[in-house]
Amino acid sequence: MAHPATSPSPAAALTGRMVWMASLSPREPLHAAGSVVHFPEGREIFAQGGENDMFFKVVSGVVRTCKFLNDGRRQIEAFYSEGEVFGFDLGSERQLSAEAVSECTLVAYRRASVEMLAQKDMTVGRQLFRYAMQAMTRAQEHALLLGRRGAAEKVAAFLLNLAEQSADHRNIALAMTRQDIGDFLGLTIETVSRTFSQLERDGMIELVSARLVRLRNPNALEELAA
Amino acid sequence: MAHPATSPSPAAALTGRMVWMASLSPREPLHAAGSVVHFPEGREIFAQGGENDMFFKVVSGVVRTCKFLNDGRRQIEAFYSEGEVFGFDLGSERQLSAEAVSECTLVAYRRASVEMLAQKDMTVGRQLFRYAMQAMTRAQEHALLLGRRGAAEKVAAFLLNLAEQSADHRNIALAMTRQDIGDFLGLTIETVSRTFSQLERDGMIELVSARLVRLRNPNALEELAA
DNA sequence: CGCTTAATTGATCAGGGTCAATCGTGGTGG
DNA sequence: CCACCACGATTGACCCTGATCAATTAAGCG
Repeated sequence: MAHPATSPSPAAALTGRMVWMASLSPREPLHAAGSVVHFPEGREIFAQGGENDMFFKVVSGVVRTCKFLNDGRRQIEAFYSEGEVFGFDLGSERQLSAEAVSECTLVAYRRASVEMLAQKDMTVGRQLFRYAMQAMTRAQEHALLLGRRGAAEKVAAFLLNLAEQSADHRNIALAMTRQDIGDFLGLTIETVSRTFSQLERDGMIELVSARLVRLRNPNALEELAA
Repeated sequence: MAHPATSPSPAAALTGRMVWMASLSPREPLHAAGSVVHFPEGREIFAQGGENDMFFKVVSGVVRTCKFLNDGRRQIEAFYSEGEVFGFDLGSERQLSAEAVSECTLVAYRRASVEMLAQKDMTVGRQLFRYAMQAMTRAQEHALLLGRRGAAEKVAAFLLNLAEQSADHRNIALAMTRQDIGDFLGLTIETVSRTFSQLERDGMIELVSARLVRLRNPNALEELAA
């Protein structure tokens, strides 16, 4: 609202193609309430200030959630990849926007439907509680990272986080741009780039390509990230 | 564990005097499960790594939750004052420590008891969920504050936060030291102090005393905090 | 094969950290 | 009651990390 350059389409979210009745994880009690949705790279999934009536689980691809400041600066709150849930928010208005970092497939759950479910099935309510707590823990760790750490420490911690949730714990495919990484870590693209280069010079990582990082010395990275 | 100077007593928490059967807010379904506890200034309420079996509501005084880095640096995650709930954590181990900023009175709830209650009373479960969501939102806003903002913006936002939860929205009594504020905002004591002085020179605030701030121009502060 | 956008690298600058001295205040004991 | 002490807060001088401005290189893509 406040800014022309930011938040592109006020409430024009959920324009992804929907396919009803997900056939994913049939054992999950939530599965009946979800519908599969698909978003192309860069598409907004929901907007800050928009209606808070759904949440999502990532099936494939990567999603970012972020806030925009009135001067155009952007803070990325988190990246979500396969199996993770996002879009929990207190109140009726979205505090964050969500966008597809890469082309991605999600399962969308209607809050109202899920809350109905939770009435009948205790485990659903407990699961929602766990999701909320996970989001809280993640946000707290993010705040810790942003608080009092240098550029190298931030980047090292970021890479290690990606590594541990990656299939191959050594080779990390970065779905996001340097700008995304910067906005997540509170750094500029230049500093992110320079830090990558420095870590490579120090033999800790190898930049196979701009978007593919190989960890050469994870222990040294751990030490850096502290 | 990792650091001698930090985390003073590993698991020596909850040494406050307990008084059973709180007579506070009798309409709250939780009240039966809570006991009143009292902590002197500076006392540890629970420790990072300790057992996660209770949570707390502040009756009076101020509490801080924080993490310690291996090099002794400290990040304060949040301050809690009257009416606020803290000590929610995922898993069986505490991710954070909690300490009394000032002498304070709390109500302590045993997780196990509360979860029993939640089985019988739907509203308890929903209330717990709301607490978790509030903690999440708070952590996200904190991360936003730490991400890409200058010292003046941080301090202004901090003061406005305190103001809106203070009885007198103009005169703010700071329960915490400059060190606490610095560790919360990711700044040094010197920078916090300098920023206060600068804001006073700019006519936005008045430092009645080191621990009592009067807002002279809240609008200008709002603009700064953006 | 250009065109566009992302990424890297360099040079310079400023905000905030660090080190150090001083001030102020509250508490204690003579 | 006042002198002293201890600790928090303030202020100053200087330095360093990361931001900014600018140019170049690399990589997709029509």
